Parts: sequence; structure tokens; C-alpha cells
Amino acid sequence: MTPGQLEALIRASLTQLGLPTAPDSISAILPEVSVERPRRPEHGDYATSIALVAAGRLGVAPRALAADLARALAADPGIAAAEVAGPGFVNIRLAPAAAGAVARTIVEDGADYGTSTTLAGRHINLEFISANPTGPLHLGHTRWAALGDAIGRVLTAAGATVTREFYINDRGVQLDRFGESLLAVAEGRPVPDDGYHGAYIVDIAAAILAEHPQLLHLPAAERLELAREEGYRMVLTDQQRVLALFRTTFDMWCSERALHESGAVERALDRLRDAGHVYTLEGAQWLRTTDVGDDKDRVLVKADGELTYFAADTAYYLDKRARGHDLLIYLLGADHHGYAGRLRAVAACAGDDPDRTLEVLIGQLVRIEQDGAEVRLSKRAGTVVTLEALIDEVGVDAARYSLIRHPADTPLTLDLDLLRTHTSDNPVFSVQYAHARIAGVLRNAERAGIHWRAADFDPGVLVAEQETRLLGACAQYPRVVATAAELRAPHRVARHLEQLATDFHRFYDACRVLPAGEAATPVHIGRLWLSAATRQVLANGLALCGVNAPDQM
RNA sequence: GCGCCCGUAGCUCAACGGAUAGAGCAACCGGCUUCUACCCGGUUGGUUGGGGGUUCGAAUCCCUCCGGGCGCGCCA
Repeated sequence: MTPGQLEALIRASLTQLGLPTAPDSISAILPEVSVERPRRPEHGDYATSIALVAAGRLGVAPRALAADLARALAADPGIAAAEVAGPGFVNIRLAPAAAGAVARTIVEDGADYGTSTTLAGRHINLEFISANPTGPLHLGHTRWAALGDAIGRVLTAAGATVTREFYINDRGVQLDRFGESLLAVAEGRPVPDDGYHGAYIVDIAAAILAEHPQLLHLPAAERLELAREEGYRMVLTDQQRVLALFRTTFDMWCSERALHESGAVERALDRLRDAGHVYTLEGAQWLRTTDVGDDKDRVLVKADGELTYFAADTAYYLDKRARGHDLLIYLLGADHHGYAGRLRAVAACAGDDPDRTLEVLIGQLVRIEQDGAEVRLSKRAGTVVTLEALIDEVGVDAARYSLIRHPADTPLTLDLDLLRTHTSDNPVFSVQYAHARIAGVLRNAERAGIHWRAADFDPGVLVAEQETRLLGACAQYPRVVATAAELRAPHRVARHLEQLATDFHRFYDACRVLPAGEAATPVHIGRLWLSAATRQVLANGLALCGVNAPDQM
């Protein structure tokens, strides 16, 4: 019996209790029925607090309601025991056969186990990283590369249609400064103070010169354009290469320049003007965002006629909506959180309800440390840690996983030394090792001629404490994925995998899976099913993290 | 000054409003003649920054104070 099936049973039981209350009030509380895994095993496999929640509204005493519910549940053959505890919890213990049946469900569902339709029909646009094409991706982008990708995977698992987008800021002052810096290096001049000073500038300038030896003989204006455009092309290509290496993919790379060239920006401004949200002051055109909660109005067109970055982003919002996305998720670094209010204002000015169409997730910064000391990140000092360097240091799996296993809104420190270790101290290896260990057992079973899949599986044989805990963790997995999607919090998947791995290692330590010489018994078969189910859950969860699930290590 | 985020064990961090707040690291003590010891068991460790409030019940929600990060351009 899965948690979902148990909840359905509780709902059915509640409606059949014959409570002295209006049927309407009973059906009103049914959606709130949920079971949880108690922290303490002696509280049972599952517990529900529905009696506590509902008693007041039904006009009955919590413990009395709980007792009635417990009695009704206990009558079901899948329930071994149901009893009232504390102020009105109902603690539930499943019959071994009902609990163990989850293993069969998991093995049969395979890669689909854990997916759901809770977000079916939603067209979600997920924008993340969106770095300037003026340098390699660095640690500041890395968290979003891993987390944004994982959020996309989790949302997809929950049934949403997800479009992942990378917005390229390929227009404006920053790109010009980048081009000027490249040209300065190419010409042997010092980089301007407001330019880019990283060592990579020298490399790119050299690459441009190698490909375009005629650069220095062109007229000045053409020189700058060639340096800028070639530098842009090289940086973007490199960003795409590194992201692919990092297993982070995008459905769409949207260019700010293209928004201007296609007329999308002008059309967006026209639409806002028509809606009466634009006014002119001191030669500039402003969007009246204060009408919708922003703390100040924002400039769309500067007094010199130049369009602002904000104007393009407004157009981009409308463009995404016009493409049919009903929810736009933006992942921003903490240093850009001030932008959230402006985006909300844009949504409101466009006639949308920002609470429905817009979500801005703010990620705190990542620090890294090595040899017990923080590695300072400084562009000036040339100690910028790039995404590629991090991959070189610890590998894609460890880098991705360590970034994913923390909520986005907490500051995070990566310990490079730890990420390189291959022991259970390193969570990603603990999880991967559990997967590899199971794969090994299943290989051995095959080698020994034990065809567990074809054999009779009696779920009732899985009664050891380590077995029931492992079953419970496997059964919980779909709920974890659904919650992770709902909260945009893939770290919940990772944390659950760690618990699952620990539960497996304990099970493996206590319970012999394969027969040691003798013929395979129903217990061996049952444990093979349980092992196979665990392997499937680990593989599915690691896939959501974008981390490999190795068959051997 | 205004706004957003954060404050949990010595360290790094978990915990849909649920029961006695959990893992890992660090420290110490144990466990392999059999399926991967890259593992497992045990011990030590807390006024969840302080104080109020909401309720059956608060690390979680509200108020306030303290401490830290970040943001408040006709920059992008």
C-alpha cells in the first residue's frame, strides 16, 4: 500500500463513519487528509493528524474522532494496526504484505516511478543563468546551472511542460566594454579601467588575432566590431560547451539583440503605452510601475532615445507569455533580488496577476573552501573560479550534487577536499555507492541463476526492521518528488536519496540478500525485489539530479 | 533610511504547522573466513539569536529587538 492509497482509504473511512454532522463539512476536510512518516518507528509506518485538524470543524472531540477512524482503518486487511496516540494522532502500521507490495509496483513502473501529473497542463518557462557573454561562466552561475537544471527535471517529472531558457545579454554597454578590452589587448594597449581584466581576455584576444590576422589593419570602427562580435561568439560557444559538459541543457537561447531587431521591444512598448502605463518626464519615457507596487517608476527609453535593459526585459516577459507559457520562473542571484519587484510590476502592467504568472527564486551566494580556507573570488585578483575549473576539480557528479542538495535560499560553502573523497562522508558517493552495490548484488543473482523477477514474490516476507524502513523510504519517493516540484526544491529529492542510501546500507548490513550456497528461499526472493526496487528509486532520483547512477564503482 | 534573504550541535547543513529538533564532519569505542568495509553499530554534543503573540501543537506563521548578507542608477 502506497501513502496515496492509504490516504484514499482514510478518506473513504471518514465518509463512512456516520458522523453526526453535515456531509458537506466532511467532504470539505477530505482534501486535507494526509499521512506522514513518523520520526519514531514505534509510532508506526504512517500517521495522520486529520482528526486533530478536523475535529473542531466537525464539532467532535479529536480523540473520539481519531478512535472512530482508527477502528475503521483497522478493519482493512492492509492495515495491521491503527491506534490513537497523543492528542489525536492515528498511528498506522501496515500489514507486511501490503507494505511489501510497493516493491513490485516500483520495479514494474521502472523509470516512471515517482512521476506524477500534479503539474499536468502547466506550461512553465524556466529562465536561469542568463550570463553576459563577456566571460566564462563562474561559480556565481554554477549554482543555477545545477539547480535550475534540476528544477526543470523535477517539474517535468511532475507532469509540467517545461521550457528552459538562457537569456543572452548581447547588447549594451557591457558588451561594448568587453569588445574594447579585447581590442586593447590585441593592439597591445592597456585595458581601459572600466573594461574586463581577466586573463581570459588575453586568450580570447589572441584567438581572435589568430583567426583574423587582418584585424589590426581594418578601420577603427570595424576593428572594434570584429573584436566584439568574435569575442561574443567565442564566449557564447564556450559557455554552451561547458554547460553541455555540466549536463545542463536549454531549449532556447534567447538573444536580447534579437528582441530589438525583431521589433519585439517596440511592440511591447506600444502595448504598454496603449494600456496607459507609460509617461514622459524630462525627455525619458517611464513605466509607471509604482501603480502596481514597485517602489519607483522605471525608465524604458532614456532621454537620449536609447532603450534600457529593462525595456528589453519587459518585451522578453511579454514574449514568453505570448509563446504560451502560463508560469514564468526566474532564477536570480541574491545580488539581483531587487529585480524581482520590477518583474512583478511588468507582469501587472501587462495585465497579468504576478502571483499566478511569475515566480522569482532567489539564490544565495556560493563560497568554496579548500584546505580549510575560503577561496576568495575576485575578478581583479584573477582568482575567479570558473564552472569548468570546478568540474575539473571534483567532477560533474560531485559538483552538481553538492549544489543541488541545499535549498537555494541558504548560503552555501563547498568544501573541495570533501567533494574529492570517495567515502560516505561525501553524500554523492554514498548514494552512488548504494546504487552500485545493489547493481552488483543483482549481477550476482543473475550469475547464480536466481530469476527473482520470474519467481513468486511474497511481499509478506519483508518484516525485518531494516526491510520495513527501506520499503517505507521507497514508498515515500513519489511524494518527495511531487513536493520538490511544488516547492521548486530539488534538494528534497537529494536528501531523500541520502536517507534511502543509508537505509539500504543498513538493510544490506543486517539482511543477507543472496543465498550463501543453499537454494533461494522466498525471503531471498523478497529481498531481491526490495533491492531492485531500491535501485530503481535511486536511479530515478539521481536522474532528477542529473547525476550518474553507476552500476559499479 | 527603505526593501528582500538569512540566523538551528564546535563545523557544514536538514526538518508539508506535528509527537522526544535530525544527518554528516570533528572526538572517542566497536563490527568483516560468506552478496562491493567506498559499509554498519555505539558514545559525546541544543534555551532553534533574544522577547512577546496566534493554537490542540511553533525552528516553521505574526510583531518587535539584536546580529549578518544583499539590493535600492536615464548601469546591465
